[in-house]
Amino acid sequence: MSVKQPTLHDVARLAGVSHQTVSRVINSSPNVADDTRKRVQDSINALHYRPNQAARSLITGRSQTLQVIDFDAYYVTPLPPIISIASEKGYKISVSTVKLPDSVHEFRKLMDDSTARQVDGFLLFAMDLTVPKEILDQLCRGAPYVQLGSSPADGVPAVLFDQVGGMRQLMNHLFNMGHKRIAEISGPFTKVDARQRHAVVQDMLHDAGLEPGPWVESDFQILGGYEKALELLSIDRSFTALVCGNDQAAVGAMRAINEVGLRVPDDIAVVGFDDEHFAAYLNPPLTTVRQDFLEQARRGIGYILAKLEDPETPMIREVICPELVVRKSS
Amino acid sequence: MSVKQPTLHDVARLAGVSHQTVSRVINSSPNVADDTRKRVQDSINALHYRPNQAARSLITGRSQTLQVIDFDAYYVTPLPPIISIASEKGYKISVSTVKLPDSVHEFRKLMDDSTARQVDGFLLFAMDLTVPKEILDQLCRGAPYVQLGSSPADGVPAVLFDQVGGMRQLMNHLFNMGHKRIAEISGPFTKVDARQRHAVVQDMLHDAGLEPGPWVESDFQILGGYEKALELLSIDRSFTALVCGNDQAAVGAMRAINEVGLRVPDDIAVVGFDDEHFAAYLNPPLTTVRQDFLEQARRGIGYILAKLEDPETPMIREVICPELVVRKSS
DNA sequence: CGTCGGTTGTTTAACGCTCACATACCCTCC
DNA sequence: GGAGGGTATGTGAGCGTTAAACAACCGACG
Repeated sequence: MSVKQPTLHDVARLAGVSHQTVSRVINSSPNVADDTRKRVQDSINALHYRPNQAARSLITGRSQTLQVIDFDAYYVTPLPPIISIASEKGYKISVSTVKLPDSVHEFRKLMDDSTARQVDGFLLFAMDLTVPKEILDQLCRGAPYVQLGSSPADGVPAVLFDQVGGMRQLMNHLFNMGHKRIAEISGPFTKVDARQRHAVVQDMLHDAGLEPGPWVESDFQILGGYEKALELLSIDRSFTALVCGNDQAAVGAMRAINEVGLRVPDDIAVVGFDDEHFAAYLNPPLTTVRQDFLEQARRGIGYILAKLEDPETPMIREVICPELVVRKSS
Repeated sequence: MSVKQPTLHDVARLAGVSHQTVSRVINSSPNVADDTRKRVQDSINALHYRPNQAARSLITGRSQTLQVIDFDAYYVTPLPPIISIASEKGYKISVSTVKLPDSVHEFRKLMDDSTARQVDGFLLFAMDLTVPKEILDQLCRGAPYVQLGSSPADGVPAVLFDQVGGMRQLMNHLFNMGHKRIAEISGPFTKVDARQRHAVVQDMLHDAGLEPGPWVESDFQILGGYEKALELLSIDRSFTALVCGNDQAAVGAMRAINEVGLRVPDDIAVVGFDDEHFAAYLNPPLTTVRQDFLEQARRGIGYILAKLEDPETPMIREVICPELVVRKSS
């Protein structure tokens, strides 16, 4: 701020009205005569005046900012829709990530910091810990919040993807293709998503009366998928399908399968989860499950804004059904 | 903010000191007696007091926030390093994207909005228009800014990747592999990066005395790469190497090549640009050029903070050399 | 013609903090 | 013992805005 910016008073002086009238104009209050409004508007334009948001926040307790807190620093795919929707509604997005060594402490610090900034609402993203409603209420200090895409504690507002439904579709697809021996590379059990998906795989194998194939826990990363797939293949090549915790792991696994001289899908069918951009263009294209992040952002932000408008808005707990995308890898 | 938060005065009263002393403590000013400091600190903890950032900003004109403005809504890869580095330095990151129909207008609006929020600095990202220094100075209203990864106007601080150097390495690699007939799928000419990369390809072919192979402009997307590759292949299959504007296009192109019954790299070598996560795990793994976003974030933010500390800090114009990563696709 | 409701505008007081300045105190040194 | 210098604390103003109370005007109506 090297140059001093014009203030409400400067505009008022130029327009020959009181500062309060100017305030009414910029807040589009009804009780201002048309020609006064115009005169004020002209002065605003002439001075290129912009209201000081800090002063505004100080008195209103609002900042027109939503805080995204991401527990998985490198998983930014859902961010663009969030930014876009928020911006449509006149809100800015501030993003912070919680680093792992001490998630809980980091998270608290971040929340303190954000409430100090008068943030209007929180989008909690990819949480790997299940925080009880009471704690979240306290941390958010009255600001509305919504948990996105990871399984929330009781009473916590959330917009989720139906992990179970998605994985069921995937498994049914494999059953329909006639696979009897199915292996799995799950995601890390620190993530709720990974645990849920894994549970479905094993339950459905059991319910179908099939003997579970070999499985191993990995880390949702390409490299991890690659290494774990090699490991599986070195132990037991009897399986005809491989379920991967996400698309990343699937990419690594497909490569491993190729390296040991087998072919996808002829020898082993591979399926992923997420439908990342590249999934359709892998060789072969990957069968996977698509999650609609735009819809998630829309509902999540919609809830926050509704709650802001009317604190009595009931909590939401919405579940978006992911969509099976069948491609050549299976 | 349903519950009223404690203020400086509440802390002061509890600790039995003046508000100013509390202010000194939270700003770690040196001239406070140890036992006073402790007493104040205890009161802060007892009340769980957190300074109101809006009030602070109002008077200091600072917000401890850096604004990222991204001109390519879906290119968020460089974001995590930025968030991480900023957070280390005690700054928050706010992200906005400029949508295309009317970039210039959108951009102005965004800048007005951000300066109104007392943002401390700007990271301008993937700009597809070359804005002159004077205009940027004016839009930033005195806040420091740095342009990241796209070619800036004269006098504009920037941290860039050496597009020319990177592409030269790629081309030399292809020459070394003995390729004489080289095709190209460039990025969209609306992006400076795409134009630069394209120019290098054509210049180097010319300098090497080679007749340029067929080339076509695409959009940096997987689908675009796929379609354009099919187009090239339908016209002229004489080329033995294909240079793609980025990794995304390369993914699509490789798929197209496979579909027409040719093989990578045996029939056609393919190279990309960016070294995205998946590049190493494609089939075959993609030869490409790696850009160090962490280093970019470090230098960019370092400059902003230095400038904030001392406005006399000279402008930076740094160029980071990308690194050729040779894999099986070439 | 006095009163009343509605509209338009002004005045004053916060909001919670930092900055500049004033004050009080203690130590040292000639 | 008084001048000078450092350290520790307190006081008061003001940052730019909104919210609430208040004044002024205008036409209408009994």
